[in-house]
Amino acid sequence: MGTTQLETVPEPKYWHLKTVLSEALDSEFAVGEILPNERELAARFGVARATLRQALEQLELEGRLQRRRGVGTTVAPPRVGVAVADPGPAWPGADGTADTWQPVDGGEAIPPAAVAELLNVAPDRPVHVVRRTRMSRSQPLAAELLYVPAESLPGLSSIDAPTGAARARVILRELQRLELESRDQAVELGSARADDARELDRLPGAPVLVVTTRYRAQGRTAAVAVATYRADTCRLTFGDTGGGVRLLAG
Amino acid sequence: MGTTQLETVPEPKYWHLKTVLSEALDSEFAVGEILPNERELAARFGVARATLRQALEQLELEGRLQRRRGVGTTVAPPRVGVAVADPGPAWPGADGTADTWQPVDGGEAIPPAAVAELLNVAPDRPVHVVRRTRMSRSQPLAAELLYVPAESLPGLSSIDAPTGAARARVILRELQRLELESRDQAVELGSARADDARELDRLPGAPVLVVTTRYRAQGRTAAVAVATYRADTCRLTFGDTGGGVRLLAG
DNA sequence: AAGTGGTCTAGACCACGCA
DNA sequence: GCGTGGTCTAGACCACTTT
Repeated sequence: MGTTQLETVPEPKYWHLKTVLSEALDSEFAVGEILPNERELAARFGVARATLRQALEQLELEGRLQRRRGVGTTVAPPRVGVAVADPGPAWPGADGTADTWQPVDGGEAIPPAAVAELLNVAPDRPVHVVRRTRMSRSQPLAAELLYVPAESLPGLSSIDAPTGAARARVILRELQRLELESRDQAVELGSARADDARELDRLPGAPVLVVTTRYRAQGRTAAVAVATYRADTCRLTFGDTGGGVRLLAG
Repeated sequence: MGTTQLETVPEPKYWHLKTVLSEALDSEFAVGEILPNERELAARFGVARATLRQALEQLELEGRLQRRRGVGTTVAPPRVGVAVADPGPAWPGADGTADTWQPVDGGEAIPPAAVAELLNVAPDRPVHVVRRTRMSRSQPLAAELLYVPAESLPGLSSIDAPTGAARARVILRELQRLELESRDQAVELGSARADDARELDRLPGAPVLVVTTRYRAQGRTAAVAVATYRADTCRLTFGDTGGGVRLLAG
């Protein structure tokens, strides 16, 4: 990585810097390798540290870099493809063997206004909540909150309900007794809340992809899941819509 | 639920600022209203302009604000839901009446390496390319590049092919003569390239949701589309997987 | 204790939209 | 021409991890 001089170009310095760095990453660095620290990089390119940081920020947003306070900046591996809607509609926790979700906690809480509206319950009514984490290669990919109104789980008595992760499993088990009719999802960009950030090993405000899933059963919305995926490391895949839907179309 | 341990958490100024502003947006501002300018806001909150900007940046990322150079900062309307996989697999341009995509340009070009690999063609082979824009309420939502290898369009002679948008329409029409077998998609975070940024009425580097769609026909990948959606204004929806897939599952 | 990235400041100038 | 947001600087200190 040489000291490529920055010419006076119409494009912003940080943009040009990002291009130069990006090419250097392709040709001169291996995945996992540690870059020189920010102060040295800034000096080497003859820019202020803030400007250098603006370039690094973009590269991190694109999943090319990974920065960790107290450690350094490393070259990130390619994003992992994460199946979000494959292979068919299923209740959370129903995948059996290959389930990568781990229930963390369970309880009751008042859902966010947006979720209450989707569930069609009063905005101040507490509902069952399950917290889960999705791992891959012992690295956290996503943190999820699943909201289930009491009406959806008639078999769940509040007497025999344990607490913590055990309770989460009970709620998930009860859910699977319902016949799932359909499921729809939405993806949008967000920034990690403090609790999600801790779970995802990121700083608060880190960019995340928020996947909202609506589960429908018995003619109404039976549950809503809000999953936040690390935007830097994840590529969300929406599985092959072949076979099944072709029956519909044909 | 939850262990609300109150650690010694020195919350960054910009984070607190973001919370305060967010609440103010909810209670004191209407959609479309113009906020005071950055210098005044910074003075009002007693912080440097850079710090204030860090808070505004996050709020813009979350779709709460819209900032435009030379104009000002306005309160953004709620994100629009954009159907990306609904209702079933179809070639681009096949929606008939309600098609919101507008072909912009057509021609030939060498695809990016990642696309060439998906298409299973040599990385230096030019392919047909269609540029389209997706509009909603006369505002651009997405810019797309559709890559189609010549082998996928045996009926397209290079003699009678026009140029520009007309050519784009010819390519799309030819595509629809193939029987589409399946389609899969992936969503990831990216930053707008200069050309996409211009099309989307944003600055280069603006956060976008990149949707990569792989169209399969005749047992192979017949086309690949890379669509970049404005992350600030779009919520991507993946339609109801009910009916059709239930046939598979049941 | 040393070194890293994260936050913050107080300025300056530039690019753009609009009257 | 004026006011807006966008870029850039040269510092300082803080939070965190590792040694």
